[in-house]
Amino acid sequence: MNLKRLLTERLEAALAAAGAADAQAIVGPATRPEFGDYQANGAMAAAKHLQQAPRELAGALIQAADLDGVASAATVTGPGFISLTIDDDLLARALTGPIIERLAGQRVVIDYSHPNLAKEMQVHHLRSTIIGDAVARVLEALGHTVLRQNHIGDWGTQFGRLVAHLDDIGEDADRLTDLESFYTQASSRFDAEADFAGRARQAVVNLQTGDPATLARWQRYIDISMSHCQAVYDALGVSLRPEHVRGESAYNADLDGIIQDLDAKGLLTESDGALCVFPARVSAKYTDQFKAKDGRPVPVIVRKSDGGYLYHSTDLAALRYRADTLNAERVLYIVDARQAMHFRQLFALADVAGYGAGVSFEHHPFGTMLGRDGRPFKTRQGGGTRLLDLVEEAKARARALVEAKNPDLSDAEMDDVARAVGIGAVKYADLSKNRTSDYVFDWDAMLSFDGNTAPYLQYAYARIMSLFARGEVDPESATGPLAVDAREEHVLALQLARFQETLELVASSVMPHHLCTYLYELASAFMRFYESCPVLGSDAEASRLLLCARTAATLKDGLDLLGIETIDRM
RNA sequence: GCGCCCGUAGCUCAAUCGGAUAGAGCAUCGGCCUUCUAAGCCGACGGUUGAAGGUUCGAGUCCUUCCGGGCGUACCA
Repeated sequence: MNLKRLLTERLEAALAAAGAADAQAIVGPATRPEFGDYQANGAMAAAKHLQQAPRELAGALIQAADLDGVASAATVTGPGFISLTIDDDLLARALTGPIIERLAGQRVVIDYSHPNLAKEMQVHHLRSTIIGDAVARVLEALGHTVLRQNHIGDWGTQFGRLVAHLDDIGEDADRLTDLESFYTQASSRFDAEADFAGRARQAVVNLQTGDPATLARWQRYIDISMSHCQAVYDALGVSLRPEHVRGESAYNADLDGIIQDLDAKGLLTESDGALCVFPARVSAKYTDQFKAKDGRPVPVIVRKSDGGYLYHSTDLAALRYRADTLNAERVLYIVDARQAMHFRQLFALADVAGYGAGVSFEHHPFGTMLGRDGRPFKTRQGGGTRLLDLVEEAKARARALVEAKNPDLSDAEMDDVARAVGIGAVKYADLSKNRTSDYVFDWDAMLSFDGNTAPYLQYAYARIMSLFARGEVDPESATGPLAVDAREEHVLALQLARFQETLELVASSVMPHHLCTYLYELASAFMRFYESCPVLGSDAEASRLLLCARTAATLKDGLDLLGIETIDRM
């Protein structure tokens, strides 16, 4: 049940009846406890349009709105706020209905992770992978059809030297267990050996022209590199599977056709031998955009002077595929903020070419990773920033903590807890921040288990499961009825009822940190309730067991949507 | 040069379409385990939201200028 939407609908109906049909109710959680559960701020703006006194309009709206069974109290406060208290009967219904309500879904493509297969996955691949995966899960839970697209970097000049190197040392897969050093070797040979460099360049040509032997070797390399990625996904609990892979190479065959189509539409300009599109020249919409220093329009190069293609061409082909073949209504690109310009150009290109009309293409950026010195993060020679290393260190640190906190657990249980807590902490550290600006990569901060972290949420869950175990009660059987008495019970019940609106906010904003904040506040509300309200054996046991069961289920569902495990004991 | 993003407590971060007295965690200090997990709870301390103007009933949020930082800026992705 979406309480915010319910209140919005009721109040906006009243606004329309009052003559402000377009006015918004602007409903949100109350900023202070004395202002009730929700507040509506829309009366003040509407009053200005209607030339009425804000407080009088707010009062009239309360009278006119159908709030029976929804709000048990509605009052005008301050300059014209409407303070609303949710009816306990409605709360009771919200807490016994489905935890997540499925909506009429859209077809949504999510482009995330997109590792470069020339190397192993590094920590800077974490954000796209983790954020994209959480968004995909939330959208799916809300009833959308989610089409994951892992646009891997499996094509380009660097693969010439990798194939040539693989050619020289043989196809023994063992030599590829350390992709980092393999790539380093291939690169240094390219710089040092003229003969090798020549064969690497020839390999690129062979790849582009479809030479079977070269393609087979390339495929061999891609398969091994991709299996490394899959191992990281599996270790991290990321839902990406091989069937979601559709990399740059998949669009190779479309590129000539794209160029012909752009040419047929009269969009191409040749400049210094390269084929370009100038959005500013072909559409008045873009005249003020894409300007260089002297006011000249900046081109989007779709084919290099040597006939080769660039990521604009490949991404354009991918965009068209997603719109036309996958029938996407919405395409989300979870990509580093440094590519903001690229996406503005790409979307402009698609617009003037007439690709994906009516489809919502959205670039959702995140910040660049910095080192602890605040300087842009650079990959150190010899690794140390591999994602797999991060996962292992996270589990080791969590394991040490578990052994100290709860030595009674079995060895297998400790492993489970270490995995859930360690990986959960790493993912939560990334998901809980909404930084479009840069962020600092810090092992200690990322692996901290104190405060607003995944272990806090997991601990709240484990405490509830422990309660049910101790009371020998099946959480499924805890169906109430809800009887709200203590302040802590009301706060907890209200927070539980806000899960749906939070998920919808994440889906529309593509910002999973809202879900993190929600779950932290939920766990926090539960901890306070749990400290002050005895459950087992109390007069209010049935109601409190319902609150506990519902909290556990919501925490579990919410963490699951973030890709974080729960454990019954920790 | 131009463009985009950012600047909030000592540190890391919140603040939904512009709403009421800007909130958390960490750190520091002080309390709470003979009853449901102390990985917890309660309290204290901590702010001229980079600066100055402007718009508004109301600005961390919008506009202008400046300061500081990051990134991008035609054949890498």
